[in-house]
Amino acid sequence: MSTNRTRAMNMSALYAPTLKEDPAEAELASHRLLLRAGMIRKQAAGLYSYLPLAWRSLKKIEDIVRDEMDSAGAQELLMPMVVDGGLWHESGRWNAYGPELMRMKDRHDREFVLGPTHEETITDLVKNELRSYKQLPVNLYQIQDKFRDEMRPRFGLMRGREFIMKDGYSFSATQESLQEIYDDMKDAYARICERCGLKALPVAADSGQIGGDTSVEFMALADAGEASLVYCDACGFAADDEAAVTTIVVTEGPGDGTLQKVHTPGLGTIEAVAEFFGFPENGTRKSLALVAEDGTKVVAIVPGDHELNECKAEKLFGEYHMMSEEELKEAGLFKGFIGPVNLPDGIRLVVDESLRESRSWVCGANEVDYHFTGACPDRDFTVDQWADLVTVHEGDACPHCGRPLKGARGIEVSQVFQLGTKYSEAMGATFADENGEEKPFIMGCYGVGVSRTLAAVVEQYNDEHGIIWPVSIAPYEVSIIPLDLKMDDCAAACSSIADALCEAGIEVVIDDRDERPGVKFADNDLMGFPYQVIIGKRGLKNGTVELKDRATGERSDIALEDVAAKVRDLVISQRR
RNA sequence: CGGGACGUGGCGCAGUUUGGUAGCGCGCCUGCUUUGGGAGCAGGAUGUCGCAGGUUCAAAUCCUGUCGUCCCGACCA
Repeated sequence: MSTNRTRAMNMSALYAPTLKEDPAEAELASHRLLLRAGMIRKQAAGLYSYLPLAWRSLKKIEDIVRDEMDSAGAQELLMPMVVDGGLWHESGRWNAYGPELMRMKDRHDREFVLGPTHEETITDLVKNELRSYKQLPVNLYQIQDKFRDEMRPRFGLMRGREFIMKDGYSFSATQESLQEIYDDMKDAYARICERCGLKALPVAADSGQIGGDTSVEFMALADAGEASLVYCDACGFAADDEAAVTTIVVTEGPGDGTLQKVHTPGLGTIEAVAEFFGFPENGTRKSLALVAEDGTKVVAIVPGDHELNECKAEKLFGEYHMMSEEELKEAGLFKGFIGPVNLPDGIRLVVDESLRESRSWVCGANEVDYHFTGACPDRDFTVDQWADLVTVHEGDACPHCGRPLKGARGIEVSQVFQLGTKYSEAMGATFADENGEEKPFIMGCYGVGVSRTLAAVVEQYNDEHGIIWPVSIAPYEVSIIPLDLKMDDCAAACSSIADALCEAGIEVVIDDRDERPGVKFADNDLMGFPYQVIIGKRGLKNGTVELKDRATGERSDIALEDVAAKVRDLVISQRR
């Protein structure tokens, strides 16, 4: 590729309408800058056109993804975006997927969906062709627009209703084979992030019903990210804070270890109680009253400075809800003064694992305006179940090495997932194993948000002037900015540099517009080309041009005859 | 879907409280001057004020409805 001659683009002809002011509709850096740089335009909420510059970058991301997938042994194919509704009925997802699924009917009243993902299609595709274990494993992928009627599309390309995704699916005969492919995919995904320039962390994700270490999300670190996560610098552990399990160091409460009832009038919050006892919130116990899906009344207890994790709670209690005022009254509980001691009959006590060794609790007394200190499990009350209940915080101990975890926000750019036999069983997709027995395929699925990756990169690489593209996915690698094309030597320098770069396979845009220098500088910075070659009479007098590195802002004067080679080397060294 | 805000030339906004000739900046067109960080002067074009009803002598402004957009929450590449 790099030896192929390229053709320079004239900016006067480039369809990239830039905006001087921030559009009112965009808040996030990536959204704002992609609009301002003339890279995207909105058609309707969550539906965007990719203009030429964005499309070039997207194709580069796609090529990186292709390269990594192909190297890992996956094969590209393309399935229809419109999917037979019958397949979705077969898998059970016609009903399970909910209103996010874009549904439609054809003229014969047959049901179709616009594919939000393609497990059904691919399973249907392979089930009649892959008959024997000898044909397995197979790993297939496609890059295509996906459709999800998001409740709330937002942040430009970050969460659209139509977006570009690489979706891959593997079919294995054994769990070992799936694990192998899954690990390869995980490695490939790490390389994809790296080659796109993304600072990303693989984090253990909530893997739903299947459980275990069967799903990893790659999170591009960004304050604007919609997900929060925790990670450990020391040992590399990282997890979605929804899914993370941790060891929380808890403080023992005050007192001499004997159970004592203390009058705490009006102190119905953790904050107030902690202040009253002059103790950190961590030294108190937070008691939450809820009703599980099966109607069981539950009091759940977590360290005072932590929250009940909804995701974990749902796994334990099903579709639970917090008790209303009436339900509390009915259960004999008092908001703000709930605790494990003297719990009314018929209430199940579930306590967070972190409190197992803790011996002296500050907790509600199940009596208005009273708390206990020195409450001790087993001695003063009986715990029905110890369980992992909390949402992990920054500062909690790493489950692997015990050091304090750090918190961050992230954009989920990709995910690998061990599906198991969920779809193959539902859809009767089986193969014959060594003994001639019919077995369902063991599947994995692997997704990359291509358009989201573009947004995530902009989110990580921008400054007050605009976007700063990594060379690997920049729409053009170099822009040449002649300040006065009416001057013969300026025009000549411009075309000789452009020719030399094109000859070397470098992607060049020439700002040939009849604009003042300030306008050109501003637009080129906004569009974020990694290198700018500025040709002005100031330098030409001495036979030099100026080379500007967009990322560092550094400028240097380079001899006219050396600049093409210098830029070529810089660019090629940074292609990934 | 719940909560909040907004909808006025291509873009950003004022005008709405208190109804009375639709305005500003940027951009666009023409000309002259300018030319290393979003130029100056002169002239010019561009609006069914989101849409539909209603009140009124009169509606961008008041009322009702509707559509759209953005932000916060619950879901996800």
